Amino acid sequence: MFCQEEVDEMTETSSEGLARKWRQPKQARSLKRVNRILAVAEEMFIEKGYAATTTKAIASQAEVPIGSLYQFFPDKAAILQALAERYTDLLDRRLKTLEPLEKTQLSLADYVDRLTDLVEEFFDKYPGYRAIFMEVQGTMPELDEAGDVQLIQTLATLLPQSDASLSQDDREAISFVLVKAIGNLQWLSLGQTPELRQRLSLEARRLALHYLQSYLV
Amino acid sequence: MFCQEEVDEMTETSSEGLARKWRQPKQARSLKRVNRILAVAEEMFIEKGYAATTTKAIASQAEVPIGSLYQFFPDKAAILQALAERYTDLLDRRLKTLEPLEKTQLSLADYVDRLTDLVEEFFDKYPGYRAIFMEVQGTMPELDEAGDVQLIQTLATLLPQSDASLSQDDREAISFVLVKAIGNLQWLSLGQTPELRQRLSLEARRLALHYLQSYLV
DNA sequence: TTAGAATATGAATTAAACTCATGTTTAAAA
DNA sequence: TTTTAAACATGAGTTTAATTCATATTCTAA
Repeated sequence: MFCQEEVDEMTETSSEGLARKWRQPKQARSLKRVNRILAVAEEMFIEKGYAATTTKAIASQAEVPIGSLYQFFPDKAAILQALAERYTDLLDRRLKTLEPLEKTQLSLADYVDRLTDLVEEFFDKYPGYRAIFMEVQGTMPELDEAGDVQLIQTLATLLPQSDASLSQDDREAISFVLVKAIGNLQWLSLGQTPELRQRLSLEARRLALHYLQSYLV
Repeated sequence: MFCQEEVDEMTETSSEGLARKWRQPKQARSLKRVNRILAVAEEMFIEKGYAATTTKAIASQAEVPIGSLYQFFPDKAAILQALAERYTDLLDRRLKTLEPLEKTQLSLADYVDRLTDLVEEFFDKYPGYRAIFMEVQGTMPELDEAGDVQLIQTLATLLPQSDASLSQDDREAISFVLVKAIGNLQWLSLGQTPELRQRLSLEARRLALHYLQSYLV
């Protein structure tokens, strides 16, 4: 279910809609295989890293011949992309469950806490996120970009819309900063010792809060 | 001159000091070759990216047989590392030319401007920085880490030392945030349109300023 | 029923990093 | 000046992993 759309999108952007070699699974059997490939790949990426994981190894672990793997994924990177998009969609969906700042009675500090809590919980819940996005950043900045754009847009909708003190440009710039700078900080804290992680979590909140305060008076 | 130390350091950490296959250039001729390899590699990394650049292509462009290239670099990544360390050292040296905040009469806002100006000038002056570090992040987080640690240490020395309101831990945490979050933001602005770049530059300053203000009263 | 699309399969191809056996040059000790 | 060990040179050959492709089988809609 995830893969179809992903592979689809990638096709759209990279070729002009010609018939592709790598299909989107239509039949139940192949769909199952695709899901097994993704599950196995994620496990192995977390375990040994992207570069050290062989497509052949993924295939054999998933009990799928290598040729079939390439039936559904144009290349190794596409497997990573599929996983990455899955995570981004998941996080985006969570963000969308938050009430906009405007409609809430919370103080800015409390709202920032909610936001950062949500992201931290997400990171905790999906340890694969880190292993996968670490690779995405360096190897495929385009995808990283695409994913973040989605999150930035969503975040912008949570900021005050009617407030005359914030233009649309402002909202987008703020969201960009929040996702890229503060999000990155939270992300980095994942690899640290528990104490440092705790500290960085606090710093991320402080950073976000004082930055937002500078805009929201 | 750069390479010797770099290759050296890498050896220290990865093996127990055994004789290495890949030497540090001792003779004038080989040193020249190493420098030519680095120059050519940088050019090609910027041009086509790290992954798309072949060691064979680097070698032939530098008019050095492939075997000689591997005489001085244990692997392809080491070439990237050498370049990355060169840049990090360069930026670190610039940072060290700044007066500590304490010893200056500048307002915090002005000091933040100086700091961010310095970094932006550096980015402008060395366009290769971006192309190279983009790869380093994903492919070799260790090195990225090592480089940032150096910058973080240096930055920590610029923060008020005698001020009782800042502990050593605080200084390190603040520097970490400054380098990772704000530095990252500046870094990201490089790939944007001039207008957006301008805007992000402002946001980076705002972010840094208000964050620092929260600590320095 | 049946043609055409979708899927299956794994040996073979390709390509790039890296090795290594062998020969030459350098520098400094004897 | 000779000797010698370390440093350097060289490029064909090895390895390893991604990706292809010819061929065979299974669906599915008309």
